[in-house]
Amino acid sequence: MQKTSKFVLDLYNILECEDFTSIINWADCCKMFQISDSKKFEDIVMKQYFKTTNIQSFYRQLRIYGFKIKRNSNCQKVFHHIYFAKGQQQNLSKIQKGKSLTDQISGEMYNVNQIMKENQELKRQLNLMILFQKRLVKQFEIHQTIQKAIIDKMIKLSNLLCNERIHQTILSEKKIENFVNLIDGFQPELLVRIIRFLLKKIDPKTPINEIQYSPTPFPFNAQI
Amino acid sequence: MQKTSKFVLDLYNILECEDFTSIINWADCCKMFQISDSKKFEDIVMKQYFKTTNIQSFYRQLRIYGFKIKRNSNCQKVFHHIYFAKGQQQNLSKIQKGKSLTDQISGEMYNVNQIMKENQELKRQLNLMILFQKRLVKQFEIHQTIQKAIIDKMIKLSNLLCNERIHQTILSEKKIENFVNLIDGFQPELLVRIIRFLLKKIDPKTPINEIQYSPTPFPFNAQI
DNA sequence: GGGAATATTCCC
DNA sequence: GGGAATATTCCC
Repeated sequence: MQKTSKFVLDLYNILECEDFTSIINWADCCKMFQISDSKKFEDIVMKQYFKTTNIQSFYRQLRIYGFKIKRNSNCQKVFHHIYFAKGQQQNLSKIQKGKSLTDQISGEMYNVNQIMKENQELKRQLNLMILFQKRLVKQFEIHQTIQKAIIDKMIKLSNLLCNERIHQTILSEKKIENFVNLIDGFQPELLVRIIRFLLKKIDPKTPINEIQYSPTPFPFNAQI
Repeated sequence: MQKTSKFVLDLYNILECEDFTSIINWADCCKMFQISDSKKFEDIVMKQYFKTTNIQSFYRQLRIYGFKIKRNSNCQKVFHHIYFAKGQQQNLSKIQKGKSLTDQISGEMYNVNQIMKENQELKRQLNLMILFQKRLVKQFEIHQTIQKAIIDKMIKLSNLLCNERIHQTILSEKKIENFVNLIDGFQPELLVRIIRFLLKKIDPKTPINEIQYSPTPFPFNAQI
């Protein structure tokens, strides 16, 4: 809890001591006050309580402490502050300078040193983040390289696969062609040898071994 | 050129008017001044010129304006400032507040608003960077997942390819086996149809078309 | 009405 | 001796 400032306390005492009720007094259910004689206020009250007898300076102080100027039914100035009322002495310490200013420049936030320290810390954090970000970017480049390498491999693999199929197809056709050539009768001896070879390669456990060979000659037909 | 401040001008006038020579007077060839009667200085001089009659406040002002306190041969206080000397009125405006303060906290560097603005800007930048960094990390995780998926696919593909080759070899052997079964004479009609189909499929431009079919019967040998 | 300069006080 | 809070003045 901040202590009540001298200006506010003086003002409260001026009103409470009741020595100057003809010059300055409570108004509107003692929630406000008014100065009924400005000249006397300057010459008597201010002369006694303040270092100046200029009522404008007194008004300036009121504004600094957040008092608002209103007008009563007679259009006279009446001063008001939510924490300034007769008998509400416990609230006086809540009346602080510059509370009507925007909050960001009041209180401890206004401590230059603190802000400058904070700035230093922020700069440090920022630099750390920039460093980390650079590392991330580097890591990204590595990933990009790896990804590119993977894609290249896949393309090669894909091409290889494609070529192999084509090759296999060609090879397959070639085999058939060769086989046809053989059974066309131009190389009957070779065909016999191949069939023998193939039969040997067949798994003995397959039913092929139980098959009885037919004596029927191959029903070749030249008119195909 | 800044204008001479009220305090300095008042002080100069106090010395020059010569109304108070018994209280305050020039010293040391008029380059300094001294106060010979502090009490009278407060009650008479300060009462007339300042808002306070506390000589300590006067000293505070002197310090603020950069005056230095020295001691004369009688160990009395003597006040000095390079720009404050009798007849050197043109130099008075060079006497400015706070010139004895360290440079780094004087002038525009001491502009709180500027520092606070910088503070705000730094915080904004930092938040932006934190946000961006989070996004980068997220993106990394996505890339890692994708990369892992690609590698998995490649492994599967690679395995598939390997299996396919094995299968193809088996299949190829099976085909030959089936063919051998056919030419074993159990289904000669089917074989003829297959050969016809195969011959049709052969490119007409290949030499096969020019081949003359042999009338020789298939030299089947049951003793294989 | 309030920003900013200047003055005064308080306090380490 | 000087930092910082408060008061006063000046000026837009």
